[in-house]
This record gives sequence, structure tokens and C-alpha cells, in this order.
Amino acid sequence: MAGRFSSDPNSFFNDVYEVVAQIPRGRVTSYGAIASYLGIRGSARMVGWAMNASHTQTTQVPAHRVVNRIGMLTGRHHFGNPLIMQQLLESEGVEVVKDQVVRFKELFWDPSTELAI
DNA sequence: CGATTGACGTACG
DNA sequence: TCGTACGCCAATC
Repeated sequence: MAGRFSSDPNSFFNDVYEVVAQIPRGRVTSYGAIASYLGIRGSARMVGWAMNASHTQTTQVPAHRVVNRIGMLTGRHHFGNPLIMQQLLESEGVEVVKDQVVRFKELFWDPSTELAI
């Protein structure tokens, strides 16, 4: 998307949503990768906070494609039902065993490399 | 208004 | 290699 870095500090959440929305189906990424791409490396928690607020967003954000750096579904409890996140991933062909993405390294989608705007 | 928390990640021993 | 400590910054208590 053009102009991903607006002057408004409030646009940070929007930037996160745009990046997440561009994650290919059946692929996953991490909070830290998004944070690093947005230029706030080390503040991955803000990405997680943005995901928390994404529920209020009218636009659906595929937050289930965002996991932590080791591919664990740490945010599953925020989907209403803890099993929804895993089911969504499996419906896209992503194997999940014990709240962990199988072959995470292969399915990992780095916005800084793949998107690279 | 200070302390605590959290869908994280890196540094260090 | 593994467990613990700390930094990050906004929201909540």
C-alpha cells in the first residue's frame, strides 16, 4: 500500500493491519518481523497490542497468521475460543501441533524480504 | 499520577 | 543449549 508511513502516530495500527493483510494465505510471520519492518525493532509488543485492538476494527485482520518468533500460537486466547486460531491456520493448510506451527521456518513470511517496499 | 501488565524479543550467564 | 533478566511502550489498575 502506498504511504504506509503517515505523519499520524495513530497510523501505526493501520500500518500493522496493512502488513498483516498482505500475508499470503497459508503463510505465517512473527510480531518481531512486522515490528522490524515498520522500523520499531525491539518493540514487538506494540504489534501484539495492535492485534489486540484489531478486534474492534471493521476490516478483518488475519491475525491468526501472526505468531511469535518460534512459531507458537501465543495469541490463541484472544480469538474468543482458544481453538479458533489453530483451526483457521489448518484451514489454510498450515499444520499446527501443540500450539506450534509445523515447518515454521519454511512457512515464515518476512515482510522485509518478501514485501520489501 | 505511579505501578503493573502484556498476542515479544534480545542479551547474558 | 537452556533458563532468567531486562528493554520496549501503550493501556489499564
